[in-house]
Amino acid sequence: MNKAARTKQFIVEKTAPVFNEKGYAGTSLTDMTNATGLTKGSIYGNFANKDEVALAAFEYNIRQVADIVRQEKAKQETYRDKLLAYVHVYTNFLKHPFPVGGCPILNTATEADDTHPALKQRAAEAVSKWKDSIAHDITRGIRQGEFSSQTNPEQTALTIIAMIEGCIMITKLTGKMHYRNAIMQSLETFVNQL
Amino acid sequence: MNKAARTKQFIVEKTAPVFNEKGYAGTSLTDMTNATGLTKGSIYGNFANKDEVALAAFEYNIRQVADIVRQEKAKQETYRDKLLAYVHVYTNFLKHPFPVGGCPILNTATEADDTHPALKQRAAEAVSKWKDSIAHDITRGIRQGEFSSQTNPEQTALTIIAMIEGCIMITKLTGKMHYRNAIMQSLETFVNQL
DNA sequence: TCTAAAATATACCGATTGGTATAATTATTT
DNA sequence: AAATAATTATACCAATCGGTATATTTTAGA
Repeated sequence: MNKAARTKQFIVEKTAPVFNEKGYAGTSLTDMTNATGLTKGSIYGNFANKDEVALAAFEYNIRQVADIVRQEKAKQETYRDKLLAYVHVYTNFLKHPFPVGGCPILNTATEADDTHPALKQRAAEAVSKWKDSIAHDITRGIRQGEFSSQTNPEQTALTIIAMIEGCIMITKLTGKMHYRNAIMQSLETFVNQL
Repeated sequence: MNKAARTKQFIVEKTAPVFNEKGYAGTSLTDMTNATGLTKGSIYGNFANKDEVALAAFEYNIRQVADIVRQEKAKQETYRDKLLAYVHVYTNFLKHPFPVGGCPILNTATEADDTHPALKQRAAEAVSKWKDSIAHDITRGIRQGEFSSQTNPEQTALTIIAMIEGCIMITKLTGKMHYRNAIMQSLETFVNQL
């Protein structure tokens, strides 16, 4: 890993939380120089433009969440427990190295409407992969006899994601932790009903 | 209604969709003059600053959604049907005069983190009122014997909101209407289980 | 209709935006 | 160690940002 690659990584790590908090349009080059301690010249020597940094920062944030979830799911034996891992991760997200500013998908989805189509597409892909991952677990859970054969994997996966994202939005907006607990409890009940 | 009041209303009506689409920080004064056909002088003769316009635009957008929901709920007899009205409104939102750019609460919640605290507070209040409204219906539904007495009104209300907002986010991001249909079907099942 | 007041347009302000050309400084290779 | 390539810093660019002072036009009341 040469100097350039290390600097690139450094820039991404330092700016990722800023992009997630302030959004793509809301993060200025000044924010980026402040976060990194580098100058504009340094940043633009390693990235073509702001878009490239934003995209790399998004990937970094997404990977952070995905790694946490993957680890927690791996700890569980049954597919039901794997689904319930989402509940526990998001209920106790403070215990994990979660990206500052909350869910990067949610943050990106609402901001980058027309302003940054590439970023929007990446967020859409992240949702799609997430859905497929959950649906896959459900399918295998059905095969194992854990879940009812009546369960629709894709529909159920989308519903779980919607509840989680809605929960994050409401909790972040209102600041009320018992709102989060209430919704997560409903999600737990939902998963236990499958 | 004198000229000034009419102009104010005109500015709000014309800029409200822009604010909802581009966000508060993303909407420039130039966007506002383009949307209204007025000049900066005219706008600042009727509003103190951009914040005031953004706030008024948010109220306008919120009211638009609230009016639609209120009308649809009024058509229903039972409390269960009143809850299901949400499903029908959001499933067929194209049939209603919905604000351009989607749910103003969702849009505001994710963008205005620190940039606009007044707007964030208004969005939080909107969620709170929405929650109380649904919880109230559930409470009365329990009294009527429509819903199980085991149902927790606040928890259920929050869950419904989370599912709706998550659904809107996913649908808007991916553009896939059958995702929306799937989640809304889950919401319908959820309401029918109460 | 005349006049006072309100509403709108014009022209401008300093600050900040994303981005770049170039100079200075490091790393890397021979 | 010298030469070369890669990296970083400085200084600057035009464009746009939100906002304002002032001039002009339009509206409303006597």
